[in-house]
Amino acid sequence: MDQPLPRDPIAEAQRNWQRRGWEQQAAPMAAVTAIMRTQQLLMLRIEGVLRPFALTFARYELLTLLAFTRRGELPMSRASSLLQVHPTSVTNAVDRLQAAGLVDRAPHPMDRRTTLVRLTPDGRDLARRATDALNRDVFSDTGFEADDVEHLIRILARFRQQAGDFAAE
Amino acid sequence: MDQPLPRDPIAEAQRNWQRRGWEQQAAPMAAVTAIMRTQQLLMLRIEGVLRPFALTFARYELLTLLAFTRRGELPMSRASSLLQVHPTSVTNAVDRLQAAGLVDRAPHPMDRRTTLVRLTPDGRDLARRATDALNRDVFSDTGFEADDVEHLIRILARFRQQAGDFAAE
DNA sequence: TCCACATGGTTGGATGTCCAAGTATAGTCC
DNA sequence: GGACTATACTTGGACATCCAACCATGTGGA
Repeated sequence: MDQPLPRDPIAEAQRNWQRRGWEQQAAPMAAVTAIMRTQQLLMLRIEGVLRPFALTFARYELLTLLAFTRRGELPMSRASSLLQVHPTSVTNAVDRLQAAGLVDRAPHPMDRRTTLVRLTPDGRDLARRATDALNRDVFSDTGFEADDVEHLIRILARFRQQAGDFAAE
Repeated sequence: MDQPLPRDPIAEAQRNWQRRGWEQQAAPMAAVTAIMRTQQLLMLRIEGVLRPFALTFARYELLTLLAFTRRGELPMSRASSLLQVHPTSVTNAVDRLQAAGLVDRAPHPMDRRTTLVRLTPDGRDLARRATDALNRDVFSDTGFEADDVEHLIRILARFRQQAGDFAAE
């Protein structure tokens, strides 16, 4: 799984698609498959950097989201919306972060249905250190050129917006 | 998890990064996060289309890979390389596809370590029908403009190549 | 006031992915 | 030929994600 292949398997698939007569769909199929693979490569790199902190990317994202709020706390449901993952994924992440002493749960003062996730001092500290590591070891040199980064941001924002992720400005 | 947010949470994160003084890393961070999210959105769409066929994307990919080989068969390890997933993921997928009667396992005639995965007639038929559905319901209108598709293919191919996915041509 | 419906969170189940470790078979080198 | 190393696959374990179902709490209308 680690040796480079002699040729790009996605380009190969694209040619196969064309040969079968799916000319219109060949390029979009290749683009979609490339996104899948790129996500996987990036995730592996990120998780590698986070491993020394005993964090996964999912838990890191939650921790960092909390660190950017005013009071270091957020309703579970709000975290779910902002991270755009299923509520059960948040429950799962919070369970583990709480077991590690990085966050705790508190009742919402107004709405008894709601649970607040709250950063602990340890959690805040770890969020900072993990972010420093990611900035240093991943985001300072992703492997994308500067122009590519701008293109990706634009193209993918348009896609996400059109897919209903967020309202048109 | 389904209501659109009022603003783009990734653009928000990018601004937060800049405000904290990580100007250099802000845009790459946003690009990486956008790839993660886009992958998730695409995956949800694809799995939605495949659900009626009782296929997941992982199993679909294996089935289709086999359908594009000359004899409809491949060593497990070769499938692992071409799909660029861990060997255990292939074992897992083959177990389930085999239980569904879509593939079977056969010993390799030369190398007794090797197991061949082989498409059954049912498997070949389902691969064809699932591909038609994906071409019709996903790849004919991904939500990317034609120019974007070309950009993505180029940018992501460069990234994957540089990450060691495949050799320089 | 009371019931229907919406919202917030959790539990249980299915899947997929990776890693570590173990077994079996091949290949290499002295 | 025999030992060492490499390759192929599987098993067991840790995580994450989603979905379906369930319980508790809020809200709004008759």
